[in-house]
Amino acid sequence: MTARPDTPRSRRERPAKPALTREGIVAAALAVLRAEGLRKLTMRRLAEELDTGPASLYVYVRNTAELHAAVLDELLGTVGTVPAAGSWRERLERVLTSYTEMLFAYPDLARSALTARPSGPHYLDLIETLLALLDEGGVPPAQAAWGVDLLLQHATATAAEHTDEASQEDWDALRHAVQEASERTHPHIAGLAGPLLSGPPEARLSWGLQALIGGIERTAVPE
Amino acid sequence: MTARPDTPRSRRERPAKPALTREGIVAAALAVLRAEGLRKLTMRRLAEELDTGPASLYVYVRNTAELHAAVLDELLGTVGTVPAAGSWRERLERVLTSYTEMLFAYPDLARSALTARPSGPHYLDLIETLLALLDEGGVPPAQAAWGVDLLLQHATATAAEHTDEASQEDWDALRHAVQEASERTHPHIAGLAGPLLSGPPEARLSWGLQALIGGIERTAVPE
DNA sequence: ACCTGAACACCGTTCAAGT
DNA sequence: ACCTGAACACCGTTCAAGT
Repeated sequence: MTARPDTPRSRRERPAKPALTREGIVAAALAVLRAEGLRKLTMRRLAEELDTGPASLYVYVRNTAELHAAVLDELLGTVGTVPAAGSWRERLERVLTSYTEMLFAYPDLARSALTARPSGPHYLDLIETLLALLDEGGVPPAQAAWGVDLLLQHATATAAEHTDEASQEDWDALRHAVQEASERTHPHIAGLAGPLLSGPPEARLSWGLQALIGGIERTAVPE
Repeated sequence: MTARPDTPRSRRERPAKPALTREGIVAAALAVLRAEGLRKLTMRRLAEELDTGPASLYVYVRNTAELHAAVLDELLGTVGTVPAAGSWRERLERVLTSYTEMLFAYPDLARSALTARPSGPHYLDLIETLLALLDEGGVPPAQAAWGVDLLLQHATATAAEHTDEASQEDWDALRHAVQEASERTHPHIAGLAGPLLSGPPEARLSWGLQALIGGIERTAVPE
């Protein structure tokens, strides 16, 4: 019962080094993501968190992209269920808004989802939910199938644009360019500077989803 | 007239070291992009190309993101003009297709455009063109203003998904997941596996643009 | 003002060697 | 089979010092 100063548990200051498993790695990755953002979620940083070297992670994760995909699917578990009240349109918009809001917190993750197509179980659940709602609304199956892509792409891209910090400057630059647009060379921009730049992100997202849904309903797939 | 072995021009093997200007830097960046892709278009690689150290570039370019934006705007100069034949819808679709096709060659650049909003002169020209076409089609100005964003976002995101190499695997994984989807837990996915995965990118882009245009025409902006 | 060498503080990934 | 130290081959950006 005597506490020895050199017992293995206290050799390092870390509380309890968890066994290295894929689950444990993803859980640690989620923690790093929440605490420090995707930028810091590197193989090296994660290895440090798990008290090991970066090479050890490659037993469980193919590469950084796969790590990010796994984390995204984990987060996707949050947005699965949505209240069943309202019309199919309202519920459809609500699911997609909830998905986008989740990504708003991690714009860099949204960005990576735009390139590295997710294919995890929670992502499949989301697709299933969207297809069911479009089916309920009587949207022809072929249009629904292609439409789901369009809806998810819009939601993801909207979140990706929601860059936390630096590229506030980009937006300022665009705003400035639009406001300075010459009446002579860019008459339409000059005339629409207000609407072009106005509207809170939520209103734009909502309008975009409505336009998208309307278009998907009405546009036949070729052949 | 005697050729000296140590004349300044031949001290290094490079042909003619161009003066360091923003124009020259962007031109060299374009060359590196075309030859080696955006991945290799780093400050260090570019400095090497210009026969100097990376620190020198920071006099003309704020950071890597700004460099990429400048290169994109340069490429955008290519897609400006489009034949005036056909209906406004056809011309609108053609301009956006031409924009997307240009980005297809540089998916990583498309990806960066999704985050770091471009605001260069050629980008403004493109917006002006799109607004003019929507105006010609009688689309209410407020809808046109927000719609342009939607159209460019779709075109850019479609190009961004067109990842050259690695994430072919992601797509295979998604295809596999969709085909394995259980009839019991994911009936809609199982029933629509064909349409979900079918269609060449061009057909999907074209259908997406048509759905978008239809939706933009018909969906009123709030308030 | 413009340019630069050198440094700081990082990366992803591989591989031979260990257990 | 799993794990790892060490290395390879890179990054962006800053800064003091030079011209």
